[in-house]
Order: sequence, then structure tokens, then C-alpha cells
Amino acid sequence: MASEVIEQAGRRTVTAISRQSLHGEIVNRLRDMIIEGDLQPGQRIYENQVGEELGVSRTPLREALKFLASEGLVELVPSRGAVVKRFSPKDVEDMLIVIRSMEMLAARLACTKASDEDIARLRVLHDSMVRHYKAGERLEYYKLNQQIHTGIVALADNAPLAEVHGLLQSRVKRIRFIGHEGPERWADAVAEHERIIAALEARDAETLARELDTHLENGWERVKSVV
Amino acid sequence: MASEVIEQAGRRTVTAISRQSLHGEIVNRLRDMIIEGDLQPGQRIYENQVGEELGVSRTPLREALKFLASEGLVELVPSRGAVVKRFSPKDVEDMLIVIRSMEMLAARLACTKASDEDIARLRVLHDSMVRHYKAGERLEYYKLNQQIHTGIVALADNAPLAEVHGLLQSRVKRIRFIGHEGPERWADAVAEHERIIAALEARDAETLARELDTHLENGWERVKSVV
DNA sequence: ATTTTTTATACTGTATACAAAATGCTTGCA
DNA sequence: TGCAAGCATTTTGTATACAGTATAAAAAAT
Repeated sequence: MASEVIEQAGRRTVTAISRQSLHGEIVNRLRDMIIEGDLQPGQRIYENQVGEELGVSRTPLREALKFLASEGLVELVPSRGAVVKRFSPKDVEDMLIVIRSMEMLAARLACTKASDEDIARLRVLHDSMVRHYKAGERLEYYKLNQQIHTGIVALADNAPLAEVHGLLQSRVKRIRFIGHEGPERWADAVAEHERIIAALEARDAETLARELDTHLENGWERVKSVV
Repeated sequence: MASEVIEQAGRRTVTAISRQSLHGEIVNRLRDMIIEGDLQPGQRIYENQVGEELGVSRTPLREALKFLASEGLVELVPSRGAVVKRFSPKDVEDMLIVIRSMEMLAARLACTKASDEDIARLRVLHDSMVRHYKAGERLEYYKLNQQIHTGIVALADNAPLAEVHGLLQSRVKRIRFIGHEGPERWADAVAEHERIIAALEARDAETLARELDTHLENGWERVKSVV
């Protein structure tokens, strides 16, 4: 399970063994470029140009674009190709509502399905996150924060849930990435996380769900202001 | 809003105006073929063969397959092409859990967001469904049933929610389609629907969520036995 | 000066062609 | 008869070429 958490967190596939298809690689490359802002919302993706940049021909690139279109990261305009999808503030807020609901569901499921070892591994991540918080290392904190949330979802042992959660997460990730760590309530967030992990260890589903609810509600207040 | 409900229900795009791209058409064709069982789970999709059947070349077909792969309806095995994805009983149960959770969320949102006219339109669908029930017309009943559930989600006015709900719905649709209307509690289901509509009309979010919860819980018992 | 029409350019959509990989079959041998 | 190795066939993966369409710019007319 541990490896699964990690794999879920760092999206891009490790090229070590991966005999992955070319379009698969391109999908990962483009997704990262979009999330990290190399390709900005509303920007048109010229197949020749981008293909040349990546050193691939148009065919696999187009296949990758179809894949990303289904993921909702790019939009396909007939006869005008692909543009990076732009999300309205309402879109983002709607996504966050759904994400929150899904994490709450995952939390409830995790309370009955997760093994003690699984929970212990999450505790390790949490403690590590707290260390980075105290050291003031924002990027590391941010990454572990993400991993913990994704980890809770993974503990629910529900593949479709993890999938759609990851889908929406990748969309808002771009937003969070841009405005990541604004005028924050950092200490509060850490305290909330502590209560979340505690509730999970106690396998107290209702408390856990409630804590996650308020945590996520609080958490995105600053994000909304950025969008 | 009414047209949106309808559009959501009948998935395939109307070809009347649609200047849709070819791969878009193919996506819809293939999706229908998979849902309706023309292409069976585990079946391999030979690009030449299927392309010839549909009268298109491999390029747009391949693009369509990438799209469907992202939707989770087909699986892409490197160097061995596409196969129709097979779902385990656990997969299906997991999906149903998520669908249930999302419909409950949608119901709560709908109570505050839906206009009286929206709800009235749903009531019309419901009454129509009851008529078909009394007439013993199963297929019509089944379709309206689907439309009502999708309609509730549409009332939540949350595009990402509707999207992921539709995504999972299309996956289990195939299962429901195969075993559609088994050893049923048909009368019970209709009664539950009546209470659901009533709660929505009263804008009683908690009652509505609870009714949906039990309705969906009951509803899939027979489905599980088929899988 | 403004608007309209024409024309050129660039990009997308689709088909075809070629290369690499995998599968299946035949043939040879024990 | 059973098994293995090599060859043929099929199928996928990628690139390129061609056709259609939209956009932009330039020229002509009002």
C-alpha cells in the first residue's frame, strides 16, 4: 500500500522500467506542463510547434491531446485544435466541493478498511510534514500535505474513488500551484491535520469526516481569492 | 435547464447541427457499442477491423480509443492495442458507492440551488415514469429512472459533479443494461422515488439525502447478483 | 476612410505508408 | 506424437503527405 500512496502522489511514471507508449509519455509531459503553468489557460496548442518542442510527430501528440481532453485539462475546438482549458472561479469552487465530499467519503471508508500499518505510514508522513512546517520549508510541506490527502483516499481501497479524486485534484493543482501558499493560516492547518490523523488512528469515522470537512472548507478560502 | 437534463440523459450528440469531428462521432459510437454490449468486456478491438466496420481510417479511430481509455471504458495495453475493460464485482460495488455519495451531495445542493421550475420538470418526469410503471413498460421506465437520477445531479448546478457522475454512470450502465430488471422490487422503487421527489419539492435536504441513500442501497442489490 | 472581397498562409483533420513488435503456424527433429 | 525454432502474417506504433477549413492580410470598391 505504501508504494501505491507514493505512486499516486507523484503522478509521472518512472521511466526506469516503463515500456510506455509514446503518447503515454506525451500525456504525462503535457499534463505536467499544464499543471506547472508552462502552458497557460486559454493558450492554444499548435500541434506542429509543440510536437517539434517535444521531438515527436503530430500523430502521437494528437492522441495525447484527446486523452487530456477527456481528462478535462484541454478543450478541443472543432477545426481549431486544442486549447488549455480555462476554469472560472465557480468551476474551481464546484470542484473543491466535490473533492471535499469525496475525501469525506474516503475517510469514512478508510476507518473500516485501512490496516494499522497503513495508518502508521500516514502518521509517518504527517510527522515528516510537521517537521518541514517547523523548518519553514513550504514546498516540502506542500507536497507532503498533498500526499497525505491522497493517501487517505488511497486507504479507502476504492479505485474509482481514487481515480476521480485524482482527476479533479489535477485540475485544481494548477490553481494551487500558482497561488500556492498565500496569506495562510499555516499553524491552524497543521493543527487540523493533527486532529485528522488522530481521528483516523482512533478509527472514528464521524469525527474524521467532520474534521476533514472543516479543514477543507478553511483550506480553500485563500485559494478562491487567487482564482 | 430542461434542455440540459435531456442532453445529459441521452448521451449521443444529435447529428442535426453537430459539426462534430470524426473522432468525436467515433467516441460516441464506440461508447454506445460498449454500453449496449456489442463490444463485450475483455474483447480486443482490432483497429483495422473496427475501422473498416465504421468506415473510417485508423487515425481518428485511434484517437477515439485514447479518449475512451481516459474515460475508463477501454484499456490500452502497450503494443497490443485496446481491449474493452472488464470490471470485477468489487469494481462495480466501489463505483456504486461513489455514485451514491455523489447523488447525495447533488441532492443537498439541489435543494438550495434548483428553481421551482426545475423541480416541477423533474416531477413531470417522475409522473411519466409512474405511468410507464403502471403500464408495465420496463424499458421506458428504466430510461426515465435514469433521467431522473441524472436530472437531480443536473439540478445541483455543479458541472464537475455532473461530469464525474456521468463518467461512473456510463461504466455501470453496461452492467445494468445486461441484467436490467432482474428479480426486482419494482413497486418499492417507485414508492422510494415518490418520497424522493416529495423531499425535493419540500427542499428538505437531509430527508432527501437519506431517501436517496436507502433507495440506491436497495437498488443495486440485484445488480450485484448479476455481476 | 471604411468596408468588403479576394487571396495567401497556416493549421487542423484524415488517410496512407512504413517500421517494429507480437502472434500464430509450419516445418524439422527427437 | 510432442516440442521447439524459425518464418510468415497480422497488428500496433509512428511518420509523412494531402485535403479542407479558418484566419489574417492586402487590395479594391463604395
